[in-house]
Amino acid sequence: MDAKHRIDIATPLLDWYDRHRRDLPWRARPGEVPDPYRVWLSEVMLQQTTVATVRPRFTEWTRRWPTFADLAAADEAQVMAAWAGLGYYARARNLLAAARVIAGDHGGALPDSEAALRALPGFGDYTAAAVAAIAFGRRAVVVDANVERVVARLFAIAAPLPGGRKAIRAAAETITPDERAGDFAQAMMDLGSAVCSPRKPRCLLCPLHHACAAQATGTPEAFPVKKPKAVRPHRYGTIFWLERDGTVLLVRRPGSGLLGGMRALPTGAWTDAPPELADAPVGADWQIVDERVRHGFTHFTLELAVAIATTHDAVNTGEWWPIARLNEAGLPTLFAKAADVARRAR
DNA sequence: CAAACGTGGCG
DNA sequence: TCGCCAAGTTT
Repeated sequence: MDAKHRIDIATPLLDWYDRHRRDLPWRARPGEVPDPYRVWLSEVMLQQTTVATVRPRFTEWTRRWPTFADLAAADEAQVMAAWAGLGYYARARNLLAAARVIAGDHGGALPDSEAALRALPGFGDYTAAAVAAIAFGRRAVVVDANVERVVARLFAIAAPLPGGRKAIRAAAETITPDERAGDFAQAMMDLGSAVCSPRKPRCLLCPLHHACAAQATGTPEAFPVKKPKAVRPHRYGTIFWLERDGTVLLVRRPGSGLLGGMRALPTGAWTDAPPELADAPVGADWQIVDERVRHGFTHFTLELAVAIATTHDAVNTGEWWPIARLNEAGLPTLFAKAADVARRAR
């Protein structure tokens, strides 16, 4: 696209942003200097996660670890436990790893270029661009799901995602301004959230209404076009609740993979058929309770039986955790649900 | 490039 | 009830 024929999207969008911007805990108010630590943390927490979920978790996290140095010095088990319930736990591992690189190799401050940021753990194309723009005012083409939707509609880009991302990025490049790059990125996200929403876009409220090719077609909600998703398989498993003197046996899951690095209740393999008591951590008088635990992951659904037993023996794998303080263990939601079922059934 | 990787809310 | 969707990254 010839630069002389580019439509000025930034001016009406930034005007709209100045009137309608959301006040968020990680966002610098007009005239304030952004805190790169808070910008970075919010960007990571917000990956595939809603603002409503992140808001209280961000506040708790920054009260506990207010700076890069605080986080870099944190205990890994406590960091993982603090992330419990947020999902995509590789984010927490990468967050801590990046904090330690920043503290060790970057003098305790984030690098301010997109390329240097991109090299840090957990920084992909989106996060590197977003932090460069929002925290450091660098011009960067920031493309998240909101920007994809807004741009796909503005230009009526019909190529289905994910293949269509190339065309969307090229179009986003043409509308990204040199000044106020961070505000522009956040304005696109606020617009995508409040106005250019996935199901029912509020085109009558949109500051870009007259420039929007999708709106002109009469069915703006048809953009972006997406490739159909594969069906999710259904799997079965058993969770083991082993009790001893007011404590329950917890284990630490392997450092990578599903729920990697998190505390958990012992569980066997998750398979196409109910495994019953296979893979029990110890021999015991196991009783399977009636209620099942159902849980949906991104790529499969899971149905768990809960087996309960009491022991007085020593067990050398895992840690005995006080049942009265189980809410402090940092269990992922799946295991918290299973623990509720087990406690009700005792 | 496709698949793995969590969870909660909404229509 | 259920599929879609959310400020993506890694392998």
